[in-house]
Amino acid sequence: MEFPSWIAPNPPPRSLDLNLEPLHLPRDASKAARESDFMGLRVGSTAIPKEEVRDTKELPFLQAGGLAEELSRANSENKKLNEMLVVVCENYNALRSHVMEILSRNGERESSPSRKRKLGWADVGEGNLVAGTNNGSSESSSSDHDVRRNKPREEIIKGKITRLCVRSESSDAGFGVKDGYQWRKYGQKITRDNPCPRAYFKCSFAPTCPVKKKVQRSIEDPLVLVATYEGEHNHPKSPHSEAAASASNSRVSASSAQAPSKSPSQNSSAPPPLGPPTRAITLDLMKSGSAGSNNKAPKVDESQKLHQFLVEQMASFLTKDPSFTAALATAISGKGTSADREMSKRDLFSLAI
DNA sequence: CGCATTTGACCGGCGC
DNA sequence: GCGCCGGTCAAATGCG
Repeated sequence: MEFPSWIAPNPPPRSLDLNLEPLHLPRDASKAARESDFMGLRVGSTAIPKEEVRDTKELPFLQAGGLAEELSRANSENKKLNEMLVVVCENYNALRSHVMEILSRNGERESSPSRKRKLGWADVGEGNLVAGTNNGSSESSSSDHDVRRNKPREEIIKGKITRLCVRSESSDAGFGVKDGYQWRKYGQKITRDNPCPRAYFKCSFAPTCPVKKKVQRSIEDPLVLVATYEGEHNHPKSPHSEAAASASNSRVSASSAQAPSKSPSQNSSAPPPLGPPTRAITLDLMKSGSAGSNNKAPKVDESQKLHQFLVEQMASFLTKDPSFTAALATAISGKGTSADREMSKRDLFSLAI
C-alpha cells in the first residue's frame, strides 16, 4: 500500500504506539458533499434544507442584495471543505491501516523468540517496538499476555514499566540518565543479548520508594542509553535534580510510554509519573530524527507539511500544559529569583524539545 | 569518615 | 535435575 500523497514519512518512525481510532464521518457527509442537499445554511447547529429556503421571502435576512451571492459562495466553499474532509479521512484511514499492518508484522516477528525467560520488565527491552506500561494498556500484545499468565497478579499491578531513550553526548561507559530523581546503583551485569553492561538502580530519594531503573546502552546505537523504569514513585521529584534533568536531558526521545503530560510536574523527559497510567502517543524518533542523518527526504514539500503538522500538535500540547504556561509567565515577567527564572528557562527549553 | 560505586556470589525462574 | 540467565545482595573499594 502506498502512503497518501500528502504524507510521506521516509522512513517511517522506528516505533509507533499511536492511539489510532478510525475516523468516521457522518454517514451522509460525503453524500452531502456531492449532492449538496443543504444550502450550507446553519442557524446555530440546525441545518436548513434547500426547500425550506427556496423562497427567500421567508428569510428576510436573505433579501439584502449581496447576501444571496455570499450564500452561494459559502455553499460552494462548504462543498469544497466537505470534499476535502472526505479525502483527508480516507487518507487517514489508509495510513492507519498501513501502520497497523506494520505493527502487527513486527509483533509477529518479535513474539517468537527462541528462549523466553521470566517475563517481567526484562522484556521491555531492546527489541520491543512498542514501549510502555505492561498494565493499563487496552491493547494486549503477546508479551503482555505472557506477563499476565506468568506473573502473580500483585506484581502486575505493582509493575509499571516505562522505557526512556536518551542520546548521550559521548560513548563513554557512563549511565548518566538524568531524570529528576536520585538513584543508587546496586548492581551491574553483562547480559547475553548486549555486550554493553546493564546497570541496576534503586530510587534513593525516599527509602520506601519502590521504583527501580535499568540502564543499558543500545546495541544498535551505543550513543543511546535505554533506561527502563519499574514502579511508580511515591514522592515528588527534588527541585534541584528536576532542574538538572531538564537541562541535561535535552535530547530525550519520546519513547516513554506515558502520555504527553497532563500533570504539571511531568514533561517529556519525565520518567514514570505519579498517578494512573494514561493512553499515549509514543513516537520513538531516535532513528529518523537526530540519529537518522541518512534520510534522504525525496519531497521536501511533503516533509514540510508533516513537520508543520507535528509542530501544530506540539503547540497544541504545550498550550494545554499548565506547567508550560506557568514557566512561560515566570520567564516573561522576570519576577521571582534569578534561580526561578533560570529554572523556568530550562523548563521551557525542555518542553520545547 | 561517610557515602556511593564496584563486583563477585548467591538466588530463583525457566527451558531442556 | 541441571544448567543458563537475569536480578539482587553485600563486602570491598574508591572518593571527596
